[in-house]
Amino acid sequence: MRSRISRAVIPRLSIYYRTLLLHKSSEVVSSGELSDLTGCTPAQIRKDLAYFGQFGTPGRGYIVSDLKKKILEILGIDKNWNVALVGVGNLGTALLSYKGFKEQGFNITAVFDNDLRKIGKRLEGITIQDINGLRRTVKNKEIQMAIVAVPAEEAQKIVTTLIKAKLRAILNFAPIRPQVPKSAELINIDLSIELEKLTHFLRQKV
Amino acid sequence: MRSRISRAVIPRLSIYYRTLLLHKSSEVVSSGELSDLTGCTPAQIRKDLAYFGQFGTPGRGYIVSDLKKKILEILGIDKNWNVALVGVGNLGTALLSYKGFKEQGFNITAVFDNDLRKIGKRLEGITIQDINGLRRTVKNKEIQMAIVAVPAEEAQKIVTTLIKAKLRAILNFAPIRPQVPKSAELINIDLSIELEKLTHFLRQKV
DNA sequence: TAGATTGTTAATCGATTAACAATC
DNA sequence: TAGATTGTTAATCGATTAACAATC
Repeated sequence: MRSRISRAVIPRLSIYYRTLLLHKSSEVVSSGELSDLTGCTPAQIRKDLAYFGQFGTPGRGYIVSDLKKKILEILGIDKNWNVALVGVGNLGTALLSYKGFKEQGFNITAVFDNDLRKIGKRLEGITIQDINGLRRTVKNKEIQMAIVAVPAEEAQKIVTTLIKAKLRAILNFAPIRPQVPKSAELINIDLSIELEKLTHFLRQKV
Repeated sequence: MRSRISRAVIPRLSIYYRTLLLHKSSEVVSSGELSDLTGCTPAQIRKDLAYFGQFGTPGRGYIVSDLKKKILEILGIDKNWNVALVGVGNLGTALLSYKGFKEQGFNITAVFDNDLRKIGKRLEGITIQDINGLRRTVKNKEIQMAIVAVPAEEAQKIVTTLIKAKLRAILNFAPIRPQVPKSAELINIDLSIELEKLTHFLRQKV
């Protein structure tokens, strides 16, 4: 019986994966080498990987190509994903013009806003739609994820709408923590909180 | 002797603070009420606040105005902060045009890039400078924080430069984890990692 | 075989939750 | 006073680290 995977493991797999990209697929890499490159301890790396099976070789280490393939599958980044963006204010527009998503296999294929002056306009080659069209578009375009970049006041309502449209993976930039059912995964990126960690640090030092 | 403050406390203070903004300063609020509004447990809220002293009233709760003031001080957001932005590619430009920072008291007062075609141009009213001018500008403009939005390959070099210029608080968007001395605080916001948490979740469900 | 490194169990560490005496 | 809620200590939970037999 497989023990429950610690929440902290998945983000570390992302880190391991990027490090593996620096290696030739034919190479073998040990937990010690990965430790040097990632800053995680060798024990932690072995334990993290062991959650998903035994694919190292005692005395040698891990075959880079095997490990890459395995992590790719675990993370679900062996395919592209279609993403809906809700809210094209400052931050939303910014995220839409950010090319990093597409490079990583995340395609923003639909954009929504509730501002009548914006609806119908094109941005980065995509026509801004009314949120009412969400359900149909999600189905037609096979969208699986959503990025929320609306003001705090609207975020809960939008998230509820997304859930109703059967979206189960949401990246939220609004500075609140919307409620979602357990069947969905919501990740909050709150720039204010991050900045306030820094100001707290600076204040403390004085 | 004050016990060491758990790392997880500070971001929760940010959350409590925002909830307090919804209350009149003259009101009194209990850990139970804050719990309903934040999703944190009452015990956790009381424990978090108790790290910084006793400012609740048994049988009543916390006076909103006092608590606001106290958290404002702890977080260091009772003043404005000057911020340098390094890298005006896609994401950097996006962040520069994002108005949320200024609203929270974070003023981006200097912008740097290493692209000769960009240096000297103006963006959002700020002239893009060569990174060589960093040290002088940091001093002249009393900049205390930096946002890093350069490609992964350049991030470590830039962070080292920032540290040399006596900056001690850095928000990094490059998808690597640069090394910094213990005297500095570096926070990484890695959009790929966050997205991969979501794709892992979706993959797992199938 | 000798040396190296995995996979796993036990020990440690740190953070959260529960419980309750003290207090308004 | 009776009811409510804090501040704090002890118990629990979960994640990380250390240690080492098994294995190449």
